[in-house]
Amino acid sequence: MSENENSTFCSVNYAFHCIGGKYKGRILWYLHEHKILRYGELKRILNGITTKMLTQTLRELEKDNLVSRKAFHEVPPKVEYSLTKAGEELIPSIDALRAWADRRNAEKPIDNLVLLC
Amino acid sequence: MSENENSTFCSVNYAFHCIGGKYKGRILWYLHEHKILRYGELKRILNGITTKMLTQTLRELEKDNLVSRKAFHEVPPKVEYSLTKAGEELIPSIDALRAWADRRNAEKPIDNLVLLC
DNA sequence: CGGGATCCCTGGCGATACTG
DNA sequence: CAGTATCGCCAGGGATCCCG
Repeated sequence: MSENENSTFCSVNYAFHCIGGKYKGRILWYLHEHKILRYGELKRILNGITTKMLTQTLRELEKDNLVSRKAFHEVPPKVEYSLTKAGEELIPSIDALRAWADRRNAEKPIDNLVLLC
Repeated sequence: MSENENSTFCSVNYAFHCIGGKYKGRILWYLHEHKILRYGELKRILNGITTKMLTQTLRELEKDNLVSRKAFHEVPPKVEYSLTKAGEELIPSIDALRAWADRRNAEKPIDNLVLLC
């Protein structure tokens, strides 16, 4: 085993810091699918998320430069969210996870209500 | 909520259920790197994890059939952990995340002490 | 419409002690 | 060596109300 183990460990930690949490993965994935989503559209798709969590999560994703926010200063307000380049680069990994989960569920269906959305 | 009728299996949610949490990603990664690790070896590598968390996390990974446990009934006890086939199939995704984080850290070093190990 | 501000509570996680 | 068993914290997340 190479001796850059320590940085390897940190990488895994860092990656999970970026996409961990209850909604980050799905938000990134939906933004990839739809290219652009408004705040309210995200809220509807995430089905049950509170405004506090949605706003807070989006702010974290912005801070990590995975999501960009574009506000239109008009009435009523309009804000569009989309993936940054760095955010897009995460998609293949998330898609691989999604595909893995799909294969698993096809082989042996998973009946965990917590996982529904 | 009665909205559960509209709920569907969410692959992204399921994937994060499997590899989320504070140590799951790293445990899977280390087991991939070392092929086989004893309980104490894992504990040392994870550097700071409590026995409670390690045991609990390993049990969850076992339950999800990502990790297999082989106990040797001898004195002193000896228990070996390794990835199952399903666990190995997760590695490419985790490795992609790890690589993404590495590239990111190379471009713009991340200075978050929480993420170090 | 897109949030902020508050209050509240669960459960994820840590620390410590003990055991076959 | 490889765990169990308790106790307890506190941050992640939920519910509700309010605002420009």
